[in-house]
Amino acid sequence: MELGAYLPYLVNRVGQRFISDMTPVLNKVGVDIQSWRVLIALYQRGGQPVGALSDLTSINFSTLSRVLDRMQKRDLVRRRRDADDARSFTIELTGNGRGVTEKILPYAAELEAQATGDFSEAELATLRQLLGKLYAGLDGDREQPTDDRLAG
Amino acid sequence: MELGAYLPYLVNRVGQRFISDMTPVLNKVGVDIQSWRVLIALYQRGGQPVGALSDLTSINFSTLSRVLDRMQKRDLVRRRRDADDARSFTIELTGNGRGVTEKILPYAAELEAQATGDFSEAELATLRQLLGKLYAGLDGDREQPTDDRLAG
DNA sequence: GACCGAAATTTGCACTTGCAAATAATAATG
DNA sequence: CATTATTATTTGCAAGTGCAAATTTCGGTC
Repeated sequence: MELGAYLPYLVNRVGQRFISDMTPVLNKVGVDIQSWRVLIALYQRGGQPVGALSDLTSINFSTLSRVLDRMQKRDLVRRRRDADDARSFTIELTGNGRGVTEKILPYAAELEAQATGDFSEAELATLRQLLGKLYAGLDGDREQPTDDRLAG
Repeated sequence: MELGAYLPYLVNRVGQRFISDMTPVLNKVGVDIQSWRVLIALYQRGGQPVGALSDLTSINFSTLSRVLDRMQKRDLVRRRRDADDARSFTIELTGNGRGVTEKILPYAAELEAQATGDFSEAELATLRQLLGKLYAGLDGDREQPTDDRLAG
């Protein structure tokens, strides 16, 4: 196997670069990457319970709980008790959270546009489609390997 | 902008899934993901100075330094002083490190194969190519935006 | 309508992380 | 060849992270 053909390597590299390119922009408004992920998710999909938001953002459950603490302190989100199920909270953007999101969005779009400057529309669509398909292939609680070749 | 079309979102999601699918395998041999990244990089590319390894693995410089501490304690890598430049170390796999890598590799390959089970060879090649191109588009120390629209 | 297992979220804890400063060695300049 | 700038790597510190256990609430059952 060649490193440059190994998908986790190729994906991780791009992901890290997105982060480091985005960081200076986020720093200016005092938002970290995790919070940014939550912001876009809520902005695009509306209020969500923590569990759904965890799926949506790929942020670990308990980590997310604390990310939300930070965000609440900065008046970016609000926890609203679910009327039907008092175990659950609906996390929603505050007005300020929406404002901050709208401030950042054009830069995020610009970064994506820059990164894909050399892409045709067709390539872009293909990339998105294939990333979706890859995610689907990885999806969910697949059976773990049961053999013990690694145990020793 | 739709969340499901936003590349950083699509990429991050896949990356996180790769991690969580790989974690149980890595746990069995007592290796964390960062160490695994270092292992494959060294295995495929041979001994590297810390700086190059940081580029190769996308692991932050000082973080990597401590990842290497951990790995050294578990006898996975060795730091060898560079003969020509005593500021620099060459990081190389130990015999044990090579062995552990070879134990994990088949599982990593299997995971990738599983994830791409529905892909044609052409699609797979396209995905790799486009991820490479995307990385190139994000590449390096591009000029940061200089305007101050975000400052307030 | 008390009891028991399951679900949503938070917390304790030990470890990991990233930034900026420190260290150590080299290269360049006068 | 002393001095200063530069490069490679490590460390102090404050904060972020994930696992597993705890907390709170729900739904069903007797």
